[in-house]
Amino acid sequence: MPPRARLARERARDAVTAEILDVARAQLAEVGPGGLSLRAVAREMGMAPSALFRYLPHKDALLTRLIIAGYDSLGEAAEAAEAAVHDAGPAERWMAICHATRDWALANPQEYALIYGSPVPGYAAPQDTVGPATRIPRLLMALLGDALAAGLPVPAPGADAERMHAAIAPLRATMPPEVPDSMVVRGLIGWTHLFGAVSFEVFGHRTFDVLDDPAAFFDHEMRLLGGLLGLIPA
Amino acid sequence: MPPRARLARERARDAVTAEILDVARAQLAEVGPGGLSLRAVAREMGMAPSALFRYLPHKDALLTRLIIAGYDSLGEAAEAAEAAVHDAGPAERWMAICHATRDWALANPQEYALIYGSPVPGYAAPQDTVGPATRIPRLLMALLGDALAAGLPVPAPGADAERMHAAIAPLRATMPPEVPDSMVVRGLIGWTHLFGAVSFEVFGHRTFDVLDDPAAFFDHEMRLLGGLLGLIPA
DNA sequence: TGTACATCAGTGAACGCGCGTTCACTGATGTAC
DNA sequence: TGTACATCAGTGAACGCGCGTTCACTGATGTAC
Repeated sequence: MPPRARLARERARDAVTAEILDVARAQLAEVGPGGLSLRAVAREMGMAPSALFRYLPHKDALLTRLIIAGYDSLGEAAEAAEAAVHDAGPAERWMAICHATRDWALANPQEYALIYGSPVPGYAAPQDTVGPATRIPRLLMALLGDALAAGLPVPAPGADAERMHAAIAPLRATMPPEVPDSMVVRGLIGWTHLFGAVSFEVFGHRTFDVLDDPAAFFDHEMRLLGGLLGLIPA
Repeated sequence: MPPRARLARERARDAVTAEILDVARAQLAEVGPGGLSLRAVAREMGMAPSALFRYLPHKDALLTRLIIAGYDSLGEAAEAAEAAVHDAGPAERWMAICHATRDWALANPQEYALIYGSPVPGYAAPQDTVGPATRIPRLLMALLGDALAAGLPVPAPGADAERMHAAIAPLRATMPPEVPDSMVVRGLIGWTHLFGAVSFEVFGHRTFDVLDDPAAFFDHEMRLLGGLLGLIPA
């Protein structure tokens, strides 16, 4: 089978597939996850609505692609920001990840809503989305791992140590066993607060009647949390 | 004007109005904010769709009522939980508010999504919603105020004190001037983390592949944050 | 090199659905004399 | 106490819209001999 011409077709197919994703992303930015419509995508591309079904089995597949693209876009932004200050120490790395996340979310609020907002009703995310979804957590865990190796103090286990050990078991299982529980807990807490703060701002709970300078507050807040995690010395 | 009979009509009107809200809440729980439909509400009530327009100017008015009902329902739950341990000290009060919020959100995930999830596109919340929305923040601020009066230590202002003073100005303006900035900041951070953690759990970022015991983790987490806020002694 | 056949991207009409909102109407309930 | 009138809750048909998905089709592009 001479793949010459076949390749041409494949390339054309890939180009259209990519264009569908692009147009859908642009539309997502305008109308949000709930307003996404295959017909509107087809219209924008100048195609018949039915043509899209050559490229997608159903609408949910488009949603899945958008979710993966969103996680990847955010993940890349955070990874790039972290890499740029990688040698400047844990505090700078932590703050770089936080600010990159916030900046990306403010620039792409609907895409952010798709991945960290209310779940789209009736849609169940397939397995393909979990890899991209863990890029930020992995970044945080790597950071905490480095800090640990560099002598970050490990707090003594509290009274609920056993219960917590059991509680975090699934996440533990994805990491080397020498990582202390308290570090996993810290990672989760930092991750939670980061997205809690960003969600509050993106979803309108930090408007002008609460804060005049959300950027300054966010910086202060994440610095304080960096202290709680042990990443920023008091 | 003898208000006898008029009152009867008014009562009937109020009853129907209340029923609309009830049916809408039930439907919200099933299909989520985006799936809400006036026609479905009317169907459920055995009325013609057009009849609803005697009670609502447009669909957004129903959304507004649901949002207010949601904030009030959550606010009442948190207030009741706090009142029940009001004399047991700041740590218990803080944890009571946290657990009440989480419990309510897990029991009413769609209602939670309506008020703390992605904003409904095209809907702008009117002024009526801000009062009910501030019930939890007010509860937290009262708690911090009491703790302050009881001798909660106020940290020395940091290098960014002036910038932060300006950043939180709008929220400051709603509170007595003797409240220190750092307390306002702590209140905001506690509020943020509480809803960040609850949103993560309700929106599916703390599933079985991350945590085996989200309740235990939440308890640990909020206790740790209570420490950061100064509400729980180390 | 030319011809018969296979693949496959894209079309356009159609199906069946649900939505918010309007409008002229009926009929019961309340009001004024 | 009885009668003429006003109010107003609820009806049912209609408007105009957009949606996801199917299906038989056309016509260009690629493949095999």
